[in-house]
Amino acid sequence: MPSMKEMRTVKYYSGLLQFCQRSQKLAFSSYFGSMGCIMTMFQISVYVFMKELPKAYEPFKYEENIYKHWEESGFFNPDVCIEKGITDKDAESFSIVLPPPNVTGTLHIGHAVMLAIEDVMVRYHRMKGDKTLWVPGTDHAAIATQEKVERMLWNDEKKTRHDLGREVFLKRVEDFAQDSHDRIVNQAKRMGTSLDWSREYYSLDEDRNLAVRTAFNIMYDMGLIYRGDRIVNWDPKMQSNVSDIEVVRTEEKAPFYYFQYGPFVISTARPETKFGDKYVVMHPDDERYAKYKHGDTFECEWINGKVTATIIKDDSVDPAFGTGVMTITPWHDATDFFIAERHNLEKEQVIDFDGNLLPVAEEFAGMNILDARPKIVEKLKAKGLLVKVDEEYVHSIATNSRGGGLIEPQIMKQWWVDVKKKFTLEHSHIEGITDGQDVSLQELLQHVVNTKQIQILPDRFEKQYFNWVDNLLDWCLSRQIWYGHRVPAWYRGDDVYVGIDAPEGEGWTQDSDTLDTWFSAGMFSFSPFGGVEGKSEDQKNYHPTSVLETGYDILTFWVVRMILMTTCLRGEIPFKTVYLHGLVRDEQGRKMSKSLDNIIDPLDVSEKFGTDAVRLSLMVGSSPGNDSKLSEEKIGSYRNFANKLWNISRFILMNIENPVTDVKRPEAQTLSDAWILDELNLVIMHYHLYIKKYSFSQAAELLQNFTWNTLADWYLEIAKIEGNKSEILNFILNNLLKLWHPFIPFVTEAIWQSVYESAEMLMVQKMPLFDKEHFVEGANVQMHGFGLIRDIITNIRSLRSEKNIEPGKEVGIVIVCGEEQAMLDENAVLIRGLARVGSLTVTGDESAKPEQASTAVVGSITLHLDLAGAIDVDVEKTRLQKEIDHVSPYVMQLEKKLSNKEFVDNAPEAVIAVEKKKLNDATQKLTALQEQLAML
RNA sequence: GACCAUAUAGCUCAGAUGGUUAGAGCGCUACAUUGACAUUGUAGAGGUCCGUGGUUCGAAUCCACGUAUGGUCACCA
Repeated sequence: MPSMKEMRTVKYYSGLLQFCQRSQKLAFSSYFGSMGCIMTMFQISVYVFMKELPKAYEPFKYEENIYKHWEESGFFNPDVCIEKGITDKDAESFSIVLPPPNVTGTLHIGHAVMLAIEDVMVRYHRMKGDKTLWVPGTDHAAIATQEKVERMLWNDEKKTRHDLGREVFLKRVEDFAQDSHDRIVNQAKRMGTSLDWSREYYSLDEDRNLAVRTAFNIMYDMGLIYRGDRIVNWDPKMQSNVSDIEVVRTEEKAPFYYFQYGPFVISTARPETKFGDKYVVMHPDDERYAKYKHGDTFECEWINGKVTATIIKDDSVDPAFGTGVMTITPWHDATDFFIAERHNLEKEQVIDFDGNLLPVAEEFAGMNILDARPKIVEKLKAKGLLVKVDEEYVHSIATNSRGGGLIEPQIMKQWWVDVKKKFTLEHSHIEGITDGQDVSLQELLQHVVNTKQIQILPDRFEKQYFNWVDNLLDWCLSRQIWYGHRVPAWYRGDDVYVGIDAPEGEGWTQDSDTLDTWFSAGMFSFSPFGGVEGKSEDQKNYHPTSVLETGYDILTFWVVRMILMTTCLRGEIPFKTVYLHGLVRDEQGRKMSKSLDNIIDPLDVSEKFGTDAVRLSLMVGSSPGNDSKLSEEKIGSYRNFANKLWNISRFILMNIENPVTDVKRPEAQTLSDAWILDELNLVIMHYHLYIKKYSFSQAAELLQNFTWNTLADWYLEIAKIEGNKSEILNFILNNLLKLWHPFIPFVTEAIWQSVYESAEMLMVQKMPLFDKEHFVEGANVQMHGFGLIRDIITNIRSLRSEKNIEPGKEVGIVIVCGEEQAMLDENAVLIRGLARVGSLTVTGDESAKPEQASTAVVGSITLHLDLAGAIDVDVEKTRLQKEIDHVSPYVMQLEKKLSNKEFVDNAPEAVIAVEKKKLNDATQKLTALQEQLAML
């Protein structure tokens, strides 16, 4: 590793350089001017030497080694941290189960966000001293993975899974899953994740399978899992039923046909389902059809001849839709199914499981429904039964979100979870639910969020949660795909055996169905720690987990299922907080997709800009639950930041004599020392507050602002002038690296290991704590004092810039002040150096003002930039007038406010005091400016 | 149709519990460049805080209505 170690050897030269600078009395950086001849020799040596050092941080040279080093240390595993005395064994626990990526391919930028946010939390808590565990895993994602492999199989070999058979096909899927897994793990490591790989799990491995079988068995015994004929979303293409959430609806324009059906006109977009229709349904209160009574029958001509139809009155019919009359197809429509259930009507299958018409369609039997549709319309038209066609009709069609198959509702025997049925919760660790209380799964779901035992962030997603949970329907568990956990049920004749193991004896066969992938996923808060019983040490230590961090798009898919399974099986909440992050979009706000070719691959950009830059760009500027936009430009700007931190460290390293890790707040020697120490302390205070409330973006921005705008732009420049900052710079660097580490682990660790060679690695150092002792509430005199110096310097620079004075040229300044005299004298060297002042006069005597000057006012202090005859009076007048025009409305506004009796009577005293001070300052400034103008 | 969110500088976004002359980064303009750092520095320009009402001594912030954009759910015979 080319490292900053070597830079230590430069220190000798830089020390000499500093000495010489100081000996010149007017300390200034070489930017501002020439050094004496004496300096040249040293300068050259330093320069030449540094040429050989890495001036820029090059992430790719460090990242891999650093990760390896972390991994080999074992510190990702909390047991090792305890064993080595880094973490106290009685410390508080902090645990996260990584939402396991699907083994469908590679990690995308959305995973990178998740990994970055969770790693920040985990590293922060580990450094805070908590017993911290972050468990990795991958998910078999049954439907998604099988669909992907089937697609590949068809594209490459023109074969279906049935051509291979269950066993061979599953082997293919497993090989594919293994490849994906390996790639995913590598990618996660590249992102710097401090996951405990020794505890890694797979959602379909032995232990998880046992958990699934046990859970199914328990819930069956409780009567919560049942087998029944219900209408399901059948995908003829995939040959499986899928759940409601896996179905996507898209709007489509389709011809809408009106047909004569006996005395009624009925309408449909799907004439092919109408063969078996023999019920006409209308609203009971519909006046138009009052003469028809519920249960009346009539005979009429229909597609394939005469049918007898029965009249049904049901208030689910909307009289305003179409003609207010409809026929029903209970086997292929959910609404119709429930009407038929209510009135105990016959149901008949019309379409088979491949999407072809059954014999009931007679001459159309065997035809695909889409081919048959126009032919059926043609036939009805020929019979004079077609009344009209609405070509502008828009309805939504249902497709399978995986694979895009057109959904055909079918009635099938499937396994279900009854979410409304009361059961007895034997052992409850849930507040407000007692042991042995009767509850339903739906009630549990409502209860734990209502009582805030589980907090959802941002809280507006609670609305969405309840919207879903309050309208919860039974959960269809079984799928007819092959990849996944098998339904642990066995049959013999009509007997059903549900148990963990296959029963003894002849004639039993296992259900060939598999389970919804979310059934196993619903147990991920505890199944990675062992079985359903919850007896392992890990379960005792780390469950419920602290946080579930995931994207808001799977709130209903996964979060709800986890709460359901965990409260039911364990009588516990799965996690205390749900933190939902937003989606990452491209710079135009579009979703990233292959077809738009706007995908940002986390590995590509990590290689290009460094992992730290990628992580920061995903954290900063994004808030919980809100989508964020990402561009390479943005990542580039954080690459710049990492480099800035690197160079700040380079500089500091050259200026500290003895890098020590055991740091206490050093004594301040100067005003600026006191100021920077107080600033740092404030930063630490806010940093912890922000992380506590999950405002990671704000925490990072705070650090960035301190690092760049406070430390680099001001204090390091001051250090060059005041010198002798070894102890204080060591203290700042030490703290800064620790604070930054959770966000940008690689660059901070690289710097740390170069600076503090013999110390334990940064990832297990103790996080700096807010120093209450040195915090002065409200008016911090020292900070205020330095603020004045800073304002004076900025104002002088501003005057220089306005007067177009070359940056290198020294200027004469007269400062007229009052009680600040002593402080200004003390810090005159800073004003000289940082504002490039040659002759500086600090006085209480107003007449010391130069003949011709440009003037600025800072508080009660007046600055005069000596223009030594070069003043353009008109320009100066304009400038002062502009400044007066800016300040006087402000003064008036404040005067008005303070003379308003209602304000003075009602506003809190502190607010009034602040306003008074503002007015006082502004009035002083205005007066001074007016005086200066008058004198010109 | 129900519910939710968002609207602040050219762009991306910060702005707990009402009290700022409304902030940052990028971009833009001018100037600088042997420096720890051009992956840089200094100084600037740039805003009707979506609109209209209201509450209040005081509103970017709270309330109502409206407009635009996005999302979740439901319906679609």
